[in-house]
Amino acid sequence: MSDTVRTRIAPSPTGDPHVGTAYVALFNYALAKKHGGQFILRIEDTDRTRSNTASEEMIFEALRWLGLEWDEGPDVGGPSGPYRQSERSEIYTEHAERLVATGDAYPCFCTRERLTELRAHQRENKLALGYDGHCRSIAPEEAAARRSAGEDHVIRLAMPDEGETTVIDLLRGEIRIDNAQVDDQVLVKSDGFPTYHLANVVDDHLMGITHVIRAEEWISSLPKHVRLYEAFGWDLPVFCHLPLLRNADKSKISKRKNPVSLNHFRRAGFLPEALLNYLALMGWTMPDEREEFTRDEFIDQLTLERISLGGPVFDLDKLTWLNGKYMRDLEPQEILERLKTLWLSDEYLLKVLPLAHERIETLQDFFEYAAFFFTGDVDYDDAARKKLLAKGRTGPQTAKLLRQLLEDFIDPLLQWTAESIEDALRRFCEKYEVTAKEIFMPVRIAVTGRAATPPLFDTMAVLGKEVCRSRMRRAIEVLRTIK
RNA sequence: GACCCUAUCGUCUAGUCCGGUCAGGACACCGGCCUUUCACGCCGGCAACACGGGUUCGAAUCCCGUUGGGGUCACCA
Repeated sequence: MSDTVRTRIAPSPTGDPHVGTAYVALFNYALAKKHGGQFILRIEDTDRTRSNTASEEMIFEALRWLGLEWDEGPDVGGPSGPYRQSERSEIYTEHAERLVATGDAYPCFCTRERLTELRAHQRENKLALGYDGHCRSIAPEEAAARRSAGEDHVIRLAMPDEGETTVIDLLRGEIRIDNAQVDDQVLVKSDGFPTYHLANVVDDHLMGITHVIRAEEWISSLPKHVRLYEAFGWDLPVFCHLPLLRNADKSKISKRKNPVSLNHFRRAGFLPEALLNYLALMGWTMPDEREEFTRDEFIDQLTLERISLGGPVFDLDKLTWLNGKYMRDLEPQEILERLKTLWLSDEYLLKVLPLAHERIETLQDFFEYAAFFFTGDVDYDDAARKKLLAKGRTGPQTAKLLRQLLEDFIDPLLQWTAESIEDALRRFCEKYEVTAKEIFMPVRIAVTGRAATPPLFDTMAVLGKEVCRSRMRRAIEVLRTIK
């Protein structure tokens, strides 16, 4: 096993499946395949308040849609399971206790209030932020006694406060960081669950991961991870930090500024093989600079060393162009098959049909009446623009309302049904003290482009979350320009 | 703010390790050709080595500094 390449993607199931997950997964997948090794899917659901199974399901589906099939994972099993961190609690507890026993970690009884005050004080006096090691000096016997008495506590990593840690990143080479500025990271939370740092290191080791390929945002916590490997006496894997995908303004890619949900790309009709190809182009090039290539060609040619480090801007235009090339290469029959999986399935048509049924007089009317169920973004003509405004409010004011509705009530929805949508809209009305009458028409126009539609919630349910969100974003942009 | 990462056309990038081509390709944009139209396709154009110092006959490439961009600084991952 030691000479087999084993890689993993370790997403956290806390929302819609992210394009960044697919990006990192692709490189992990390809490296494992290139060397005849294994690609593992591990679900990092140690944040009990945010993790949920609906998100986990979506990750499975999205990764499979892209063809990034895993060799071991929660749903397929494997020799190093379980692959869901919430099912591995005893393992983390046991490992954390090992560190406490050797003095590499210690119990900390500080309250959240104390930590908040500490942080405020540090901020005020422009000191370095971080835990001050308050509980580190508690004698082990005393700490043990307090723990068994049931006192609330966490387990912290005892980071050396002198010297420096040298870590090696495959792409960047040596990175040196003073230990003094590395915090005593919490390893086990007061609820008994591990934090990312502990769980990740323990699992990567136990699962025999040889190459840790993940996003650049993890570089700063590398010293903590290295310290953990050392404390456990384990060999280090190869670390390779991929550049972060960016918005057009170079900030870390985010859903405010870009479509980031893999569900969006699927619903918008991008071909998985084209998306994958495009993702491979982010920071990487074929030796011959060819831009169109298959997943297997990518696997064949991949060398991590060819990855460039400037954060690549995710460019929808170029993705769309590439997707077009793939489309043109498909036979009409194949296009038909793909259309059938999206808009021309009996399943989808039978959802749309009942909504149009009573409102049409000839069969042909269906296509006119239900057009917005099949198009991408919708246009807002002058009449629509007028009704896009909430009563008594300006364009920008309505835009702000819609944005709050979208970000605080629509985006977080895990269940997308007429009931859950209605509930979200009504909760929104209550919180912002707007009436249903005021806001429902703007929402209706936003998601359909029309004032006359089937019932709003049913319509939105059938359109799907991604289509609604994309059209609402568009409407918000339009509203900002209306006085 | 501290620390870390990073820097070639608007965007994705080749070239950088082993200094020496008009700094190459792609998207977007602009022109033209093809075509009943549009699209595709083809041809052409616009467009970059962040800045300042060195080293050198010669620097995108090596060294130093500056600046810009990004990330991290949670009992989230």
